[in-house]
Amino acid sequence: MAYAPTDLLTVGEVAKRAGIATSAVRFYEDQGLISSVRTAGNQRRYPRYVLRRLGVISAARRFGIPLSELAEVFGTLPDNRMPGKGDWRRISKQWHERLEKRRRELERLEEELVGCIGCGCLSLSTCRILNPEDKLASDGPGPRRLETDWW
Amino acid sequence: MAYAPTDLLTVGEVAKRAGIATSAVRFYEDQGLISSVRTAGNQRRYPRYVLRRLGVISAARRFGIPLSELAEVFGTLPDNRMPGKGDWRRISKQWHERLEKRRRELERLEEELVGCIGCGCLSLSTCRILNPEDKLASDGPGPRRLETDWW
DNA sequence: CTAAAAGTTCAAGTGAACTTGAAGTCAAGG
DNA sequence: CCTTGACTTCAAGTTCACTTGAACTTTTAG
Repeated sequence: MAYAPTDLLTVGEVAKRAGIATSAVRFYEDQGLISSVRTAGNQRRYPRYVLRRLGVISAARRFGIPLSELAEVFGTLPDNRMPGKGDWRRISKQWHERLEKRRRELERLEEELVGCIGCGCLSLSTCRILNPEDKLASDGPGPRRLETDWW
Repeated sequence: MAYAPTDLLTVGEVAKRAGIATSAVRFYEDQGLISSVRTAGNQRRYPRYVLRRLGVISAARRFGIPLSELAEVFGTLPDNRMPGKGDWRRISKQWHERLEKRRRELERLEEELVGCIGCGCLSLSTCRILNPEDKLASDGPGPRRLETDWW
């Protein structure tokens, strides 16, 4: 009861609970994003906390955050023990700004797409999200198209 | 004929203003995400509103939204005229749900990273057992395993 | 008119993130 | 013990989103 055999999960169990394929779990381990211990018969056994990491990985992946960035962040986490309060505080701090920025961008994109109807679509020409590089305002001589680019 | 020559942009001009490579512009056209007219010499000329589409594409891509989804949404837009108020209203509605879902996922990711510290799900006693150098864990009885789903 | 810059097509290459297949090993129930 | 299902490694294949290269044409500046 104190130590059930379920304290360590097989690759299949982990995959099922994380909602991903076993091949993906092995791939993530190959990439150093998670780690396991091996049985006498060379099979992987995962501590339960890898489920949390896999959850983070999946969520981050849905936002196009590459595995390399995850590896970078996880590289600061202990490999052989459960990530603790300090670990998560650190990781949180590292990611908070980035995610907050992303959330704001997403809200802004939504506002622009939805709101352009109500506001006459004029704001679109100045939208920083949609035109991050376009130096329309400093294009030099020539007719300004702010009025004609109403869409 | 309503168009001055500057109303149509070359692939290079479009790419520069959208902040992407010319190869990407051609690729997007191959995928049916944008369209162009051709000169007598078979060169692409883009109406200005493709800049808007490219902006949307870039913005969406930064959130991991695949081109296939964009193609689906753009499939409802007219190919040979400037998207108008009704078009953008429709596209906005379609995007609203997608972006809303995305935003919630992002918040969830943030919560996963940040929330586990404050919400108590990461038990201090568990931290102390598995992470003995954590001096913040000062209460609780002797060593015992936590309930399985500590996260 | 000419040379260079920018455009064209098409095929093949790249990198990320996995998946699939082959050939074999381990673990659990009967 | 034996079978079956889950596991092992390793190489090769797949999809996505482009990029690169070769060979050629068009456009533009001098």
